[in-house]
Amino acid sequence: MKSSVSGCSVEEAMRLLGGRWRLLLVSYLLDGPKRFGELRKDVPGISQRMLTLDLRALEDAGLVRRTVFAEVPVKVEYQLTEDGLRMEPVVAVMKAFGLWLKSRA
Amino acid sequence: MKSSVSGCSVEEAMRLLGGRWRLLLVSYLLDGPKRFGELRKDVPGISQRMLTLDLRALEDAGLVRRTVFAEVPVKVEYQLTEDGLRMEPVVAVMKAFGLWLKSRA
DNA sequence: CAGGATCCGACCCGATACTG
DNA sequence: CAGTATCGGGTCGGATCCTG
Repeated sequence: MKSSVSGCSVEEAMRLLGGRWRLLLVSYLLDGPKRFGELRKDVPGISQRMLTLDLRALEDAGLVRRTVFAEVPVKVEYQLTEDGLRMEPVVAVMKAFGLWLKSRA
Repeated sequence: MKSSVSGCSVEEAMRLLGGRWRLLLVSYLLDGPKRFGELRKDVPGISQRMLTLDLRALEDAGLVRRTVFAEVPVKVEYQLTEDGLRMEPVVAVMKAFGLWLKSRA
């Protein structure tokens, strides 16, 4: 066999990124810092609830940094951390696979 | 901006591979054809129900081929199709990310 | 051996209403 | 603007029992 018990780490990764929106969110954040409302507009179909929850989860995992600007009205920016940038290959490969999926009959 | 509407394909991919077990299953199938019971033993914690459902989903997507041997008792083998092999980079990158996740404090 | 059928709890996710 | 609170439906996923 080539690798047997190796699959466990896949499960760990999917537990964090396996949701419907998280990786998609990350793909947008790769373009640079984004405001909450900006993500809401850009990500088609996401509810404001899920946006909050998923951003929070990524923040708790140390992959996204949340910056609050004490202005009126409030402005909040989300950006990938150094660690968060490590998801770039994941997004790239998933994007490629998704494109291929759609290109099939 | 570098890429704006590109994220849609990520959602497509996650809709297919986003479950808890699917990508993990694929990672085992990359080693070669596996029998049902073999996967059940190898994949720690999966129920026979989810194993069936997820294999069926991958089969319906044309990524896994199911072969029934008319023996007694029955023997069923699952293997990745040509198309299914396209998930190899996805598994690889997700495995790497998962390992890195676990290696952090 | 490889599943199908059924039941049931947990969680994902969306819609809506309200707030600092 | 950027959330929080609450409700409810749908899906995910496990346990158990049954079958070709």
